[in-house]
Amino acid sequence: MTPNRKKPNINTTPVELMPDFQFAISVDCVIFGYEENTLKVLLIKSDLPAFANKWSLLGDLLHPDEDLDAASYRVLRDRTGLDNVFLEQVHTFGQVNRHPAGRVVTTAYYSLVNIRHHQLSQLDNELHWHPVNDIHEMAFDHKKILDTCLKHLQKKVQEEPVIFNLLEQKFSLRDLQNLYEAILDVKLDRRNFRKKLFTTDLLTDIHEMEQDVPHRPGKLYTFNHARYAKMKKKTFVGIDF
Amino acid sequence: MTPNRKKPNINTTPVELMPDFQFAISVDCVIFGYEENTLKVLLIKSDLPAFANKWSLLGDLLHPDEDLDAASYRVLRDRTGLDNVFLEQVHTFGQVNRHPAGRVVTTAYYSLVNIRHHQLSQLDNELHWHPVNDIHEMAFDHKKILDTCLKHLQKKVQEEPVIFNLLEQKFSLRDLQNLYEAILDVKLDRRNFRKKLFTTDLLTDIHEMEQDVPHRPGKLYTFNHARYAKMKKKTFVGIDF
DNA sequence: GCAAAAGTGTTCACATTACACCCATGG
DNA sequence: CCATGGGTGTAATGTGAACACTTTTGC
Repeated sequence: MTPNRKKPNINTTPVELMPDFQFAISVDCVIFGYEENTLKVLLIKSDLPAFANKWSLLGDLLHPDEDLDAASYRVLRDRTGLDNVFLEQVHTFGQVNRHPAGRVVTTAYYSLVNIRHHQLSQLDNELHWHPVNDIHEMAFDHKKILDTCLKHLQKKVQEEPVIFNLLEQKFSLRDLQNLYEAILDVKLDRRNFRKKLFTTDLLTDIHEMEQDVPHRPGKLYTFNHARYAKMKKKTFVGIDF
Repeated sequence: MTPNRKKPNINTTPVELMPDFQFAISVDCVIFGYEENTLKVLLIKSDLPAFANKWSLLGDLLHPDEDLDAASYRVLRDRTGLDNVFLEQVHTFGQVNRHPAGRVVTTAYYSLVNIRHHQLSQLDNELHWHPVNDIHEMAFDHKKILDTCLKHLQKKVQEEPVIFNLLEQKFSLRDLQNLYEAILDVKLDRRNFRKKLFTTDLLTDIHEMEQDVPHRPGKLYTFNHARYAKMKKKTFVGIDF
């Protein structure tokens, strides 16, 4: 293979070399939620003939005058009515034949939402929350996208306290531990978990207790955003297991 | 904001809704090399009028029948003559006005190569290896892309032994430590560094010594690919500092 | 009073850090 | 013989993992 500086280069060639082929760019959102001690993902039934009855992620084509990140926020907002939620880009999937409608390169994002905060579930029969562990087959390459985003989430929750986006504002330590266990698919020691979480100093004891539980009620906490913002400036905050 | 399931959705709408607007997709490669105790990156002078005399990454438009990953391998191969090198996708940049030629969404990859293994430097005046720390301004949004890839590399070298891609096949522990220090921008204790590297069991003592050094010569090692492959199957291999 | 989960400390093994002296080579 | 970096070990500290009993509530 002979190197050759005359090879085409998007960064050094003039405008007229823009392609004559029709590419499409889309975003797909892996929207995670947490309910009944189970990590779930919001899916829609595909009505493309090639994928009849398969579930797919929520996505849409990028608009001509829209930033890529903005497109993913738009999809999320249009589908869940939620705004100001955690959303992060993960990976771009560009296999030639991944979409039957033509050449569509898609950028995958994942989002962490509180299931109770969106009003959608009853309004839309085509949208469903699926337990992540029950999903084995999906339309397009969406299973691969989901797996990639889940792995990313597992890494992320051990590096930064993004996990609180999935919980109610007030939560018990048991809630929090269950959620870590659901995401990481591990069992954690209760005493060590509590110790570790308290040493991060990210929980505020609001001096309230669980209500209507058939056992000794636990204390409720909130996530201390302000303290986290302060800590983040100085150094990174890891929550490793 | 009212949720609405009739919003356009690339995964559920028929073929005829493909866009009528001309998007372009490109890949940009951040090619890292290591030379003279310095982490470097391979850049080319942009000849777009908007970016006269600014340096840019190596990139090209995605071809219609080409996977996204394949495009980045092609760019790398065409530019350096190198094949079978480490290359990984990092992030996709899709700001509306990031490219003056039109709407170009670009996916950034980074690559780790051995500078001495490519024959290019003398052949092509427009390509240069730049010390990463000396780069303050670049064409397009390439400084941001470079920064993103550098951060990714810093994380990656502490999680997996990819760093050996930057070194000669035979190297001294000092070489290896210098490289970690250059990438992470830290100073490491020599004794602790050696201990840690030996406990990973990834170095093979080839019973050779440095030549022509003006001090006591150090032992040379190679990276034990076979052992790493075996370890990787069982568990992840971290090299944290 | 029984079931179910909350709350709480200590010990041990291991990993990380800090730190100083002699050795081999080239000039 | 001098300058330069190679090579080596130990003690202190911090971190992660394992582990059991008492308390509070609803029923």
